[in-house]
Amino acid sequence: MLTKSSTELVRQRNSVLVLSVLRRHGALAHTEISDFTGLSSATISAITTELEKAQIIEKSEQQAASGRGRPRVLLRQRRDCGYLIVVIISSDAVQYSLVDYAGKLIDRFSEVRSHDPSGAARFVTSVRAGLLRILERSRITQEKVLLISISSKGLVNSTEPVLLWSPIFGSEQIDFESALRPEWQAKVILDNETLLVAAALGEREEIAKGADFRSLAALSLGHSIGLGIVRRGGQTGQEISAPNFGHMLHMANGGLCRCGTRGCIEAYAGFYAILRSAFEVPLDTIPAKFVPVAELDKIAAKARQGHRTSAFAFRQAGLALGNGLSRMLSLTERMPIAITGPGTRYYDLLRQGIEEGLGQSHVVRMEGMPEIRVVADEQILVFDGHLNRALSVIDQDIVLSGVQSAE
Amino acid sequence: MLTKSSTELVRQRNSVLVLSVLRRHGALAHTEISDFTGLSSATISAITTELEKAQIIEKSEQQAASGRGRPRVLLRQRRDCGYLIVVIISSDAVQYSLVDYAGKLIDRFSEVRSHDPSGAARFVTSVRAGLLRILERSRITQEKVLLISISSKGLVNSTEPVLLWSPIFGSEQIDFESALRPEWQAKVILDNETLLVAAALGEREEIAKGADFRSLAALSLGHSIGLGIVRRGGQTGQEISAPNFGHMLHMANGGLCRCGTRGCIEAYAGFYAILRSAFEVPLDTIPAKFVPVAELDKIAAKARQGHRTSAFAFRQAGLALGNGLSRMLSLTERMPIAITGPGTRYYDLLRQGIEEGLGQSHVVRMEGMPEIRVVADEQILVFDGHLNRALSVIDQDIVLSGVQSAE
DNA sequence: GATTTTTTTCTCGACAGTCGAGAAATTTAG
DNA sequence: CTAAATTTCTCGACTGTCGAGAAAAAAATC
Repeated sequence: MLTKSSTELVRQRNSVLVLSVLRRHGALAHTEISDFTGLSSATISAITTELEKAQIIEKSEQQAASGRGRPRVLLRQRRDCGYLIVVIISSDAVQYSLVDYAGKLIDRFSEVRSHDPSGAARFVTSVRAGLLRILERSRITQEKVLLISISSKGLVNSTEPVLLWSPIFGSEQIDFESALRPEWQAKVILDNETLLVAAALGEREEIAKGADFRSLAALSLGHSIGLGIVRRGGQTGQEISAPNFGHMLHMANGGLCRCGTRGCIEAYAGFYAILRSAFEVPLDTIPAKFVPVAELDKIAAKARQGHRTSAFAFRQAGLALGNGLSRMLSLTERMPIAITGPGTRYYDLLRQGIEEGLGQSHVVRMEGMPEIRVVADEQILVFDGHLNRALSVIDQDIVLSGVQSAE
Repeated sequence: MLTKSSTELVRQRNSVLVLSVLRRHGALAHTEISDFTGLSSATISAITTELEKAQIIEKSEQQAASGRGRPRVLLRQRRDCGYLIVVIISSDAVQYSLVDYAGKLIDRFSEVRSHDPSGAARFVTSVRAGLLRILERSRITQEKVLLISISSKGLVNSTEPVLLWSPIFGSEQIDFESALRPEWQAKVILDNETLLVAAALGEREEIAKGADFRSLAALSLGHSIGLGIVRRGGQTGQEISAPNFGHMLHMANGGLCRCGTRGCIEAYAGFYAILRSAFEVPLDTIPAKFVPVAELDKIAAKARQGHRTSAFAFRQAGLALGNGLSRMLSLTERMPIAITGPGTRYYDLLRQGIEEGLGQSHVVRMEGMPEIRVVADEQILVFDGHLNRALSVIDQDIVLSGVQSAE
């Protein structure tokens, strides 16, 4: 359904555009904003004075004039305009980061997650405590926290911050909205971890390639398997999705997965699956909860020395991934694939299987092998993705709510 | 990347909105348009007088006043504002339809496609002849044809009207744009057939459910297997895609498909595949080009009487479809599935396999079985989908180009 | 038959937004 | 000290939407 447009909407969109340009390029002068956005100088004046009145941006003090002519007045976001808390949930720890409106990290700490299966209720209280702790440490009032951005592996509701399924809590759902609502009035968003990796890579790609960028998939290899897809959307920037790739069906009635289903991709390509198949344990045994990476390193070392069953385990994992990726490509379009996560250290062993698995499908035979690249530093990408998404959400919200009310 | 907004853009969008409402509801009065669009009466006046000046809409003659008060002046599209030619390519025929701007069918005929493998070049010339023929029969000048909307089974380039792969011509590509360009200045669009089915069903669904509608998949069963997905998009109405579902990998190193790859879904669920498996022909034999439906009816009859291998063939087909659908659902979101096409007459035989195939995956176990419905009249849906898409493209183009130039 | 009521359409002034041009500000070059 | 260069700011023109009320026209009422 189409919706009506109005002039206020125009102003809103252009205000968001100005903020996003400021975010991407740092402090900018009047004329530079005009160049980047394509808006006229007069419009920039109107928008920036409005944003300045609303205490969202500020003029920086006169800096040493570099060229001749009237010196530039740089505009930048006011750091204290609002704050963001990033919560990254991983299998063994929860990391809390406090970030200001300009995207600068103020404080950060990690809390080791106890491995007892005490379940979701107890986890939620620990998150609430963690949030209060980071707030207290930095003496910021709670109202100044505009957004809490959470990420986890697993399956996430696309509209509400509800964790539907995760490798940690299984199908014990966690609704962060209702868990934090009495205490916090900040908006809460929840994203799949690999989706954020994809978002960060998409951002980098768009900066590098500009309009040539079309789409990209990020594949995260580890204890579990994640996939994120970024596509350049029509008007509203990029479109991101995190399919349930790890638990897509690889082979009917196949190996038993942690999720209880048989034949998931993860049941062949997850760390525990590689371990299981290397030790020739029957595929229907209940998989180990946690696999030390050292254990897998040993198998990899054996595989590299020519040990058959070890090499075979990695090959099987690669095949599952390749088949799965080929299915994903059948349903979307040709796009480059970036592989991240701790599993990239075994890429030499996985590669042949992945390529063979890809090659078994019609799309790949027709369109050729997609570009595959290995990208390290998954942790940094996850954090970048958080900032990316969260700060643009904040920009949007500020313009929608803050500007006219500050009038 | 965000793009700048301007006031003209607002007018354009609202003009398109008015046209789309007129399209959806037929001739409307001033006030009704205002109600449907949410725009004020004054704005409607401005837009409609502009469109009237540009000869896109017209005031209908005074009709018998129904209520009291000043009688309504109905506004409707001018039929002669422009025309649309719909070309539906199926395996045995090509159907040409001439439609006016209001969506009314003016002329239609079919040409039987010769089965000789003379290839794409000859086919293109026959399409050019067909287009000229329908134009001639109805005494419309060529400039008045604003759009040629073509559909075929197979894989289509998403941005240009290029048929990349089709069950008829294989990977012999056909670029309709360049084939028709010297002769026709009309815009040419090409869509996958099942995508249009999905579009038509999505439209119906949106009318029925309104804002509750989220997404829907259409699965077409026949000689080949097609899938179309509709999702409600942010601003610009619906988002439609036609993945290469029929040739998604079902099983590595599986049965040989018409496309030359092994293990495609179609190699298990296409008509020829069902035939092959019912007669216990080895799965690596080159499949028959055309299978008379009567032949399949016979197998179905045997299966319904309890014949084992015949029933098994349908069950295998169902499993392939169910596995494939489960993979699709893993990569998208839970959505209802509408099954169309000639294969629906065997749904009773396919059903169990489809449901079992779906049930083997994590998503379905978690979220439950998706709603599956059988929808007849695929041909009508294809045509409706054509109108749907083509006329909204025309509306867009007219507003973008026609209005200010007619000033 | 004249007047009132009701409904629809049209018009006008107010307001919001963008743009181009040119004025104002301010520094460097000569 | 003056001219050139460069950036910012302001003003008037233009386009767009909206609300209110005038104008139009038929039905209802007296």
